[in-house]
Amino acid sequence: MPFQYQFPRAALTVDCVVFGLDEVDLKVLLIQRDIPPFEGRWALPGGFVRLEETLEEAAQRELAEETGIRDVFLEQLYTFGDVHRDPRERVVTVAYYALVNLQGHTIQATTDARNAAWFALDDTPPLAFDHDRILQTAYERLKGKVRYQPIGFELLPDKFTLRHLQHLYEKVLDRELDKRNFRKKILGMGLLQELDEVEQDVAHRAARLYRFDHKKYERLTKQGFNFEI
Amino acid sequence: MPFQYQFPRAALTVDCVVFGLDEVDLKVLLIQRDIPPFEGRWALPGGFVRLEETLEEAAQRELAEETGIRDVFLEQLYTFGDVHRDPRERVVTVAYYALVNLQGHTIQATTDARNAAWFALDDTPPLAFDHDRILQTAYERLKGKVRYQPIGFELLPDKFTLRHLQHLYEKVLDRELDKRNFRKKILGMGLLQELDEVEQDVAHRAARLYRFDHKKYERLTKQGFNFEI
DNA sequence: CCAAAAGTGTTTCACGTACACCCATGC
DNA sequence: GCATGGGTGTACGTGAAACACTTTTGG
Repeated sequence: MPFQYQFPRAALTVDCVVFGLDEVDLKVLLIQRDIPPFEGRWALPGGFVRLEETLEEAAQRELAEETGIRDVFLEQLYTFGDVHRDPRERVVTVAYYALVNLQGHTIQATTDARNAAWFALDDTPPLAFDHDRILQTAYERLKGKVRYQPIGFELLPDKFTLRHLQHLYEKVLDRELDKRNFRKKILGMGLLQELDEVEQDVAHRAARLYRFDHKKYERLTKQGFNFEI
Repeated sequence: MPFQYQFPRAALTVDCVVFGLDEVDLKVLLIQRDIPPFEGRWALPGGFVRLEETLEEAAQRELAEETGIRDVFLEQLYTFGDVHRDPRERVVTVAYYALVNLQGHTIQATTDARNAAWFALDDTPPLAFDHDRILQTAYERLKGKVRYQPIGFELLPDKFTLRHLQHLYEKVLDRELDKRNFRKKILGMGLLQELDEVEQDVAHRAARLYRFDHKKYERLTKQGFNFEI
């Protein structure tokens, strides 16, 4: 036990709520724990923070180690510090949420995890620790934030159709949107580059592909523009 | 050094950004440090988290110990974990922001603090650690949140005039508001109880006093109502 | 030719915004 | 009676919301 301190210290961890979107649902990435406590239970990917890395670096590292996912949109969510949230000892966890394009990432279970899999948000198993609460908090944050910041694009591939985009907002906000009004509004912002391409391999008329114009968004934001759906 | 662990651990602290409003300005409460590092520098009140208390309890306790302020609106802001934010060793801090009614609280410096004082937001001295950044983050959060949640009332006494309320929003949002439109909007929400009282000791026509109706707000919120200024 | 989804405009209504004057009170 | 702030209504324009049909394409 080589590390000694004058006062007792809580352990510090990070946990990640990774959201992904497919044709059907908004999904969350969970791992099945391979070690106690809660051995065999599903949980959020995460682990201990090292002294030489920032919190965000720890989150990215744990995500890569436990699920194979790297270089994703990641934002701090909230820090959970209830005294008995971990049965072993006092553990404070800084939770992050991530948004990934489900097509673009193949997941693979590795360190400390028996298994890793995507679950529909309304069909998750009971989670270890207070991870159900963290997941709930993350979904509320996503739902609130997606309307005022263009973070939803992180859930889509680089090129997408307006139907995909609308589908995204309908799944995240959990309500249906009017097609014409949606298109009018999103195109009216002028943040989508209309590409000279259409989707492939569909059994009906192919829709045009668009790309989110990050640079234009930066420029407009500096001039006081506010994104809103 | 009685506390030993298998792996090195960061120290964990809480820091509080306490906002208060007077007739002139939006202010923040700072303490002057009495001990190194940054001895003599102004800083946010805060301190180490104990193992038997939650993060919010730690924040309330440190606030009471260092400034005499207790029982205030307190909400978690963000967790700052840069590797070298504290020159001594790795310290991760969970920042909170608090809103208090300036008239209702007399401050008093105590433990670890040479002095405690209110500073206008645009006239703060250079702060210790990364506290300037924390303060900046807190102000941005307040500015964003005050429009969508009725947290501004925490900055006012229980009974207030519409002028006070408008003044609050003008200071927090840092822009002038139209008197008639403001009154129309805020009264239109039906969340203010009109009292049979007027302000006292003013050298002109006394304004009517109002009180925020928390219960009605709870009820309306459950029915999907969204506060917005 | 049939199925499936793409793409497209107009009307209505609510709300945000701009704007100026009289009134009550204390000194 | 004068200074100070309290209190009030309207007109205009923008933007949200509701709503249905034609076109394109693949099978």
